[in-house]
Amino acid sequence: MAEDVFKALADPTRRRILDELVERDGQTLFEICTRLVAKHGLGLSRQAISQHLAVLESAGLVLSRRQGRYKFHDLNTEPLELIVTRWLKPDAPESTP
Amino acid sequence: MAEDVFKALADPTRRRILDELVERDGQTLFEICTRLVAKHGLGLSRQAISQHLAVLESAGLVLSRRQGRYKFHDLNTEPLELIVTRWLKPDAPESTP
DNA sequence: TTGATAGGCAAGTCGATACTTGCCTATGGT
DNA sequence: ACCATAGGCAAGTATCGACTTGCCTATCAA
Repeated sequence: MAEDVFKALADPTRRRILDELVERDGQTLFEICTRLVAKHGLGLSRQAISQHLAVLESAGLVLSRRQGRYKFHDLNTEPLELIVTRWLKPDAPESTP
Repeated sequence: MAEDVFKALADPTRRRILDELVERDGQTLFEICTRLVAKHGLGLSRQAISQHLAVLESAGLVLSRRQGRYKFHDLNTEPLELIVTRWLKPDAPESTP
């Protein structure tokens, strides 16, 4: 579970997808494709993005809801909170009031 | 720079190494090898661990200081702070006092 | 100086994974 | 009914990354 989060974050394209979703939630596959090309000039096939979304989804970082012929993707930052606290000592600077 | 952090965290063995260093800072290569075998039964060669440490070091997650024939490795959690805030919206729950 | 310890360099293997291509299903509009 | 849009499935390629093996350097102790 948490292991998948690290692998999901390892790819730069997947991180870009998360960047897109944090900007505008609930995008479809085609929207994401279009915006990745427009913003970063990423010439990736639709399938490539689809597979990346599947990885992000199985890692719990993206939730999807199907509606008619559209499939909307939402960002879920919950898994992110766990992964860093793993190596932060209890006396971390942010928790010293 | 920050990109390397994600790749460094992608490998389970490297995460184990960080686990070791958060428990006891300033270990040498051989110490880490020994403890990985003892705790997790990881039958990895010394070179494998050495290469992992190089990756962690170039990601800034591990700092090393040479002293005689020993090379001590210290954990540096600073790069970790950046990577999660990247996708946390400004109105995150932890920053709402 | 010899030997043992701690570590580094370089090439090679092998499996994982990112990406493509081609075809198929389903929904919606006209 | 038709066609266009939105997406899925599966196999193939090709690059990247983890790990090994063998040899080499440097520090310390006897």
